[in-house]
Amino acid sequence: MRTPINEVTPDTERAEIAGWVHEIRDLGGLTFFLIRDRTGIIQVTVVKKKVSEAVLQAAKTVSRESVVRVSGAVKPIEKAPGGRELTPETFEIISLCESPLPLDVVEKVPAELETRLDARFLDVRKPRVAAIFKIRSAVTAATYDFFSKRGYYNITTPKVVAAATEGGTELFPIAYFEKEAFLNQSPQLYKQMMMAAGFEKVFEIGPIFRAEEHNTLRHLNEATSIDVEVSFADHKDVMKVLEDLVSHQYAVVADTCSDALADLGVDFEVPKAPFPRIPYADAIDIAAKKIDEPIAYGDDLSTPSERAIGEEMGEHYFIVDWPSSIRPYYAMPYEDDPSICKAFDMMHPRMELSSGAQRVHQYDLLVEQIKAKGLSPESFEFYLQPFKYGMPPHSGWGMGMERLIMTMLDLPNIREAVLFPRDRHRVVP
RNA sequence: GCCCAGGUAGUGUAGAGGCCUAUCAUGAUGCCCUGUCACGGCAUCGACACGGAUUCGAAUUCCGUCCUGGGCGCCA
Repeated sequence: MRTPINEVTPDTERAEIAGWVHEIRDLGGLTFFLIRDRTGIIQVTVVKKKVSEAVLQAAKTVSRESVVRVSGAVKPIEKAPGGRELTPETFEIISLCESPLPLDVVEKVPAELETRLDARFLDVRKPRVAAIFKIRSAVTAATYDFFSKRGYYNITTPKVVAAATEGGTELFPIAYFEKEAFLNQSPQLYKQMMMAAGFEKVFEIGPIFRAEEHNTLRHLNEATSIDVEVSFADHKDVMKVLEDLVSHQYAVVADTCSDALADLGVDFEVPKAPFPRIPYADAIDIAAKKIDEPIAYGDDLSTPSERAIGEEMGEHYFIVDWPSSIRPYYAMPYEDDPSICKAFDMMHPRMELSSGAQRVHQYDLLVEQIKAKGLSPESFEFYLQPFKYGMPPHSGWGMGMERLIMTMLDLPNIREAVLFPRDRHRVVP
């Protein structure tokens, strides 16, 4: 019976382990093997004079990163990793690894991200890299848990769609039988439809696709979005949901992923809700003071200003009360001042993580706002229909999962937070 | 989309017109070594993205192609 490596302790008498050959150190009459599975690493020591011919033969043949199964007595050895080592009675090579390896799993020599992504399955064998995905998995689980405890319905919306959500970003066209279709850039419209459907509180964790030809450390062409929509809630209500969620996600990771955090050398403080709120107008002022380029009210926040404001804030924060002119048509304007709207962005000091708003739920106002943006209501017909048949007031947001992980773990590149990133140049593997 | 930078053994690098049949590390192979933990020692193997131009001479300069990285715009 195979034992996970981290369950083999100095007190264990015998064990059978299986895993990958992490390192081989041949000292002559004595050879040390480090065997790794996803739980940890153990030393297997072969004393050439004392082992069977079969074990000796396997020990001579095996290469690094081969898959092996080894069984034998365990004894406590203070010098060995984990304070114990295994003396093999059987040493079976299950899958012999070819050499040379496309990259060095032990990381004596660094590899560039491109090389790593080309051989991602090998790259992820590094405990430090695997740790990112262990944590990402914990964040996903914590998110489902958070919403299901609060009575949200988990929904799944189509990724193949006929039209754009907001007109802004580029879509990937795909062939759909005799029709033209696109990969969806956001579940936004479908979430809203489910408000008309009376679901009241929904969330979805799913892929979104953006055909932007950007080439940066924080953009992907396929990303994962955590999306939320709530009926009878205003923007302030859903901002609270958002900050509580982020704080919960951090807390769960801190609680349950200490090994993975240690592998990564990451130590963070759990962000405490409520996050500071600053009006857009104040954010612009901060940016204007800190950077040289001219900034005017009504400008979108440039990358340098975003950074300058983040530096000033030093923690997660919201930018609220945006000019209606730079937010999408579906953002609800304030009744007393329609020049600003109930939209918000949730920011990490490094970058934007989430944006959301109270939505316009009144049919006439929505049509008016679509026209005001220079768009034609006719092309939004399928979107507008639910608004005619009883649409409650509602609010929601979408948060980039990869950006959340990237900022949480202080990763330099968003691609580090995805197993198989899709960017401007990469569709393989 | 605009702008900048770059492609040298499996991996990561040195190199700046002749000192380059190309440096170092890691790796692989062989030999020596019984307590390593980035084990050590000796030997061997392995690369200038592609095409053209300049030149007596090009990894190095120029042009083109392909590929890549990054900044910005935009966004999550």
